[in-house]
Amino acid sequence: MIEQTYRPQEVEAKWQKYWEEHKLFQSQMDQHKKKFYILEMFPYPSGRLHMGHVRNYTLGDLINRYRKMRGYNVLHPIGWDAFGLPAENAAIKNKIQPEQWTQDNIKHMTVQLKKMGIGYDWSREFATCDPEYYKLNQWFFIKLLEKGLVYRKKSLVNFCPSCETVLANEQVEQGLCWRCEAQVLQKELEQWYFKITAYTEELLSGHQLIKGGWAPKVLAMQENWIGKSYGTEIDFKLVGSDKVIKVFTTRPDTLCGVTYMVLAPEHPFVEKLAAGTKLAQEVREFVNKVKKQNKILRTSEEVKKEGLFIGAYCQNPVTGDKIPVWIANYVLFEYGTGAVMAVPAHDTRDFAFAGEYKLPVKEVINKDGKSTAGDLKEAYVEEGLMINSGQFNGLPSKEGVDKVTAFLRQENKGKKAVNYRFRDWLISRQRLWGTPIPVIYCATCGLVPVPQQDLPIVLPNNVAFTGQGESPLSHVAEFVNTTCPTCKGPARRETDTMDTFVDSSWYYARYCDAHNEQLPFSQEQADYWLPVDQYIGGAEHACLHLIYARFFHKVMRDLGLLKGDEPFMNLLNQGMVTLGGSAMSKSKGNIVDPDQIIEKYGADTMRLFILFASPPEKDLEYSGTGVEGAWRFLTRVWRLVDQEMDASVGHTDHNEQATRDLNRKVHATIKKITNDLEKEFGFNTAIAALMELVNAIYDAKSQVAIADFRKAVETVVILISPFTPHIAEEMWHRLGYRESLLSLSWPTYDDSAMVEEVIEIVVQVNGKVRSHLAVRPDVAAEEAQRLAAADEKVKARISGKKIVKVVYVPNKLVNFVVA
RNA sequence: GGGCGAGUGGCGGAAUGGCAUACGCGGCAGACUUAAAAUCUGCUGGCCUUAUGGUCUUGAGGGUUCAACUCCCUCCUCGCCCA
Repeated sequence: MIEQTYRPQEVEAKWQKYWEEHKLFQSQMDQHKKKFYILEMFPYPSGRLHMGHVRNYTLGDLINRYRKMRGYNVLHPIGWDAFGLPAENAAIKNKIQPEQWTQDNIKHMTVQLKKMGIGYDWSREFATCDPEYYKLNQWFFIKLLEKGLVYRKKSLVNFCPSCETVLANEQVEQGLCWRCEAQVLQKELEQWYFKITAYTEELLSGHQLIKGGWAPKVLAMQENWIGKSYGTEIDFKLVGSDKVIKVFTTRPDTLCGVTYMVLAPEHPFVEKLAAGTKLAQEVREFVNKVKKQNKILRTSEEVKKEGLFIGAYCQNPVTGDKIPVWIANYVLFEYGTGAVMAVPAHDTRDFAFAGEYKLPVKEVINKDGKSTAGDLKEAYVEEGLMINSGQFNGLPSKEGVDKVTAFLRQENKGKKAVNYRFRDWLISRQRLWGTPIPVIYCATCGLVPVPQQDLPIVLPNNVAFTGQGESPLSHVAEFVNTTCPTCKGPARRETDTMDTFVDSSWYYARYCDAHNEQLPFSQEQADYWLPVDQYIGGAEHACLHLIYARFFHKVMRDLGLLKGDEPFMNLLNQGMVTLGGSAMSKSKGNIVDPDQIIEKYGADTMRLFILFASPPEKDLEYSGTGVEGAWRFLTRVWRLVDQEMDASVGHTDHNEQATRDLNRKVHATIKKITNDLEKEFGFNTAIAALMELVNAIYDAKSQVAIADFRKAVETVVILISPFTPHIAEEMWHRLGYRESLLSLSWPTYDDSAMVEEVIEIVVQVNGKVRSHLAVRPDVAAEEAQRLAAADEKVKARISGKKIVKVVYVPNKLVNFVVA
């Protein structure tokens, strides 16, 4: 008996080497072949792969190999999102340069990825910390500066005291830093911005182009984030001044109910209005206090509102009433115009604030349109009829919105307006390990962009890290001191670096032409490979990377670098890998190390487990017994091949029926798996179908001829190959074939081979299953009904009763409806 | 408060409006073995019952339909996003 134990370590090393030597995953542009670009979000080289990476890359490789077998020219690249703060922290902690730390990690993780057998085109690999790459970030920065899409502005910005740097709005979650979860503070600083808001409308309308391929959830997140709202902009003239306070509101119908005005403490008017008054000191102290508060808490309905009258008044543009101007913590400068017309009768937060400070409440909308004397217990926020609103009395509030706006328009005191929550992208960071911003400050010439031929501005080596203070680069004299490109006089370099999300905003396009020395990529390559056909990564990037990359794609289009409006046509958001119901994390101590699984069972088992345990979008609970199950299945398939090699086993009592049944199952399985891989991401069900086929082969083994058995086993080996490629290649080899499975075409199925000789029809009485009939396919309706009615079990249920109706679904069921 | 998604055996999960619980895990029983592991075979939603059969069951309650996990309405719970 020829038997050979399945030794995954040997098998996997052998085939990984084979794929690499034969360059099976290196892609070349070929205009005669249809391309398919599959991409997983590239990793940050943190040191080790975790199960989240494993899931991400396993999904990508499955699609990669499947598409290859479908005849596509597949691009499946990999690289490193290599700039970022952990490298600096490691530098401070371990006295190792960020560069060294990063390269060491990349080396280690490369080995891990290769051990997983992921088929990447390594010839296109790059790290974003390579000067060849970040030179192009600088190239883009200058291009954007020329186009007016980069600007410098002093304003209140988010500052993470723990990371010691400013953050973009997208990087503040619930008032905390997205990376370290420290409380984010507000600081007034001059910073660099990308004018992403120039593309706001296109970012919204672009959803029409991708909505079939992206989860509705992610699109909704982006829409929420952009926060477009239609409303009215209203001017409130300040009493004793020409100045007006501009307010954005979605409820102009409540305008006559305004009893006070609230400015955000950060509003530029505040200081001016209070200056010189006896309130000045008090106002300044209040503003400083609020600036330290957490933005989410400040605006939350549960938290106590704090405010202060600043001694000024403005005028209601409709009633002419004199309205006191306050400042309060619940108004944010970033939202709308940073000023709110307070209508306590019809807004929950205004109502709470008015109660707190004994401000008047004026009801201007209610259900029946009649004035009420009673005190309101809570704000009435619904629609209704307008009251106490002069000429607008009696109007439904919904109509009032337009009528009041039209009136303001006519009076030149307001207009229809659209407001967005979305703000420009703050891209400067006071950190070392990022792309230096290519700008020079000259006492004579002012701000001078670095000429393209002088790029890259390279990061200096051996920078001292203290972890304190401003940009580490500002302490490096050789870096800072330079000459002005224009006047050749002494000048200083910008010492801030770019947000690392700039790096990841266009890396997918760089892969098309990864080693182009002049340009980010050639148009020819980009036109062939882009857009990405399938992108895979976590949904947590919805309002970060995914929105930035969509912006950048449109910018690259407008720079004439590529065609097309969207970078990622289809997006698969894989779920988390959990243990004990929560995400794996060091702090929770619930980490599973992929290396250990590979060591014990091999990469194929790990991949199979990951793909089988849960559909890709859902969270996946790690299970040791689940891994055992995957292993058991693979050894079961392995033994089938072993038995095929051994002519002495079984195959004695050939049975035609069993042969036809097995053949039918083979074709049905090809069809099922092809549909699962093609139509949706039904990877777990595809594996279930494979398991059914393997079970069927075991059952039929002793009843079918060797040739039929072999045919079935070979089909299993081919079908399983995108899931567990190493063992598949080895089995294929053992079956006597000498070419790689990757050069094979995906099997086709024959519908005629699937035709059943006998089918089962369900017989129901009043919708409940009572019996089954075995009949020929496409049996006549009358005959099916006759047979069904003659069935003993059915007869007992329908005899003596009146048959109201008979429903017949061909080849499926008969339902007798009896009274 | 608004938006989106989810809720199915002991567990992970499967089901174009047509046999709910495929496939796997776990469990039980048996075979092989000196024994164990591995492997193989059978059973495995609840309740009543003799293996037959009956009956109930997809978060809860209504509705549409000959027929609802699936479509519609109300509600509950959980997750995420925006407030």
